[in-house]
Amino acid sequence: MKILTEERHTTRARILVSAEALFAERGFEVVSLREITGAAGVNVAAVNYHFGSKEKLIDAVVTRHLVPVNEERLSQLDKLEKQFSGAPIPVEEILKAFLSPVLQHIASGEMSEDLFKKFMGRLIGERGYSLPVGTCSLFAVMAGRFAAAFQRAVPQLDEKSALWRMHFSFGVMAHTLTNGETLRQLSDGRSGNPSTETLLGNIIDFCRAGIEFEGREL
Amino acid sequence: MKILTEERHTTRARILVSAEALFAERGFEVVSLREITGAAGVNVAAVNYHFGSKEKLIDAVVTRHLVPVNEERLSQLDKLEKQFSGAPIPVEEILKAFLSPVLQHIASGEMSEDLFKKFMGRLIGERGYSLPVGTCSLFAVMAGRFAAAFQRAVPQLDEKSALWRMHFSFGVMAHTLTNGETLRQLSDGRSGNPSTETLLGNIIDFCRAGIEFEGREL
DNA sequence: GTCTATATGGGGATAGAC
DNA sequence: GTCTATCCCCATATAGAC
Repeated sequence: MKILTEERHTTRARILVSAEALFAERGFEVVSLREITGAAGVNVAAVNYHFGSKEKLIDAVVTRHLVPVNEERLSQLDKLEKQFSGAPIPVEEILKAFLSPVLQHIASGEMSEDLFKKFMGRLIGERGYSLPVGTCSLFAVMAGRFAAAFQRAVPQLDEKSALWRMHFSFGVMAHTLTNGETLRQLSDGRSGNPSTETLLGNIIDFCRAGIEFEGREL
Repeated sequence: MKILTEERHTTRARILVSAEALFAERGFEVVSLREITGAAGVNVAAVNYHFGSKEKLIDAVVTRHLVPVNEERLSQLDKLEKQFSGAPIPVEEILKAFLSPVLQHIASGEMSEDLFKKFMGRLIGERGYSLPVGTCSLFAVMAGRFAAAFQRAVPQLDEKSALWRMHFSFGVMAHTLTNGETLRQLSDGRSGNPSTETLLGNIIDFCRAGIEFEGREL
C-alpha cells in the first residue's frame, strides 16, 4: 500500500512528506509554507509551483491518506458480503471492516502511528471534516453501505438509528485514537498503555454492544 | 448559572463574549485580536491590558465554559452517591450525570447551542485538550470519581477498563455533538434532525450497553 | 482605562532570471 | 523545474499621550 514508493526523492514528494508531519504535529493553519519547504529542503516557491496554493497542498495531503483507508473499508465489506452471500453479516465483522483499515494504514508504514493519530485529530477537529471535493462521494458511499450492513445485521434497527450508531462508533474510534494520551494524564497513568490493536479490540466490543442494543429508536 | 450576568457591558466581558464566538466559529489560532476587538467594539490594545496576551485570553475563555460544566458533573454525582448511600449507582444514572451538564450549560443560555458544539470541537481537536493550568486537577478528580462509580456499578470491570469505557463514552458524546452535521451531509439528510436532547438519550443507551458488556478486559 | 501610533516579525503568493 | 527577490498583507505586542 506504499503510496510514494520510488518517488521519495522528488521535490513534490519531499513536500508532501514534510507537510503531513508538520500538519499532524502542529495544525494545518499554523504551519507555514516556509517551515514546510525548509524541512523538505526545497525552495519556498516550489509549493506554489507543484500544488498551486497552500490550500491545495492540504487537500493533496488529506486525500493521500484518507482515500486508501476508505477504499480498504469498502473492499473488506465487499469480501464480507460475498462470504455471507446475502445473509446478514455479524456486527463484529462489520465493525472490523470499518475500523481495522486504520490499523492497516498505520502498519503500512506510510505514516508513523503517533503521527497518524495526531493527523486524524487535526483533520476532524480543526477542519471539521471539510473534505477535499472529489473524496466526498467516496465517503458518502462508504457511510451508506456500512449503515445498510448494520441495518441488515440488527433487524429492529431503522435507517436513522443505523446511521447514528455507526456515527457513534466512529466517534469512539476517532476520539480514543486521538486523545488516548489525555486519559493517561488525567488518570495519572492508571489507564495503562494498551497497544492500538488491543484498544481497537475493546472498541469493537464496546460498539457491538451499543449497536446490538434493543432500545428506543430515533 | 449565568456567569457574566450584570457585567456584560464592561470591556473585559465584551472581549470574552466576542472571542468565544469567533474561536468557536473559526478556530483559536486563526482568529486575530483585531477581529475580536473589532467585533467587541473595543480597542486592539485592550486585550493585552485586560488579559496579558492572546494565549491568556484563550485560557480565560476555555476556563469560563469548562469549569461550570465539570463542577455540575461532580455535584450531580455527589447527589447520586447520597441518594444511593453506598449502593452501586445504575450505569444510566452515572452517564446522565456525566453527559447532561453539557445540555444544562447550553440551556443556561451562556452560549448558543450551535456555538457551544463548535466550541467543544475546537477545544478537543485544535488544542488537543491542552487545558489551562488550574483546571487540570478538577478534570483529574472528575475522571477518577466517575471511573470509580462505573466500576462499582459493573462488578466485573477492573479500573483500567472502567477508565477506558468512560473515555469511549466521552468520545461518543464529543464526536456526535461536534460532527453531527457531517453525518447529515454524508447521508444526504437521511440521518434526520434529532434534537440534542434526543441524541443524548440515544448516546446514553448506546454507552450503557457498551459499559455493561461483559467481555475481555484490557 | 482607553486610545493612537508604531515596532517587529511573519505570512502567502508571484515575477522573472537561470 | 528551480531559484532569488520582492510585493503586499496581517499578526502580536508595546510605548506613551490623553
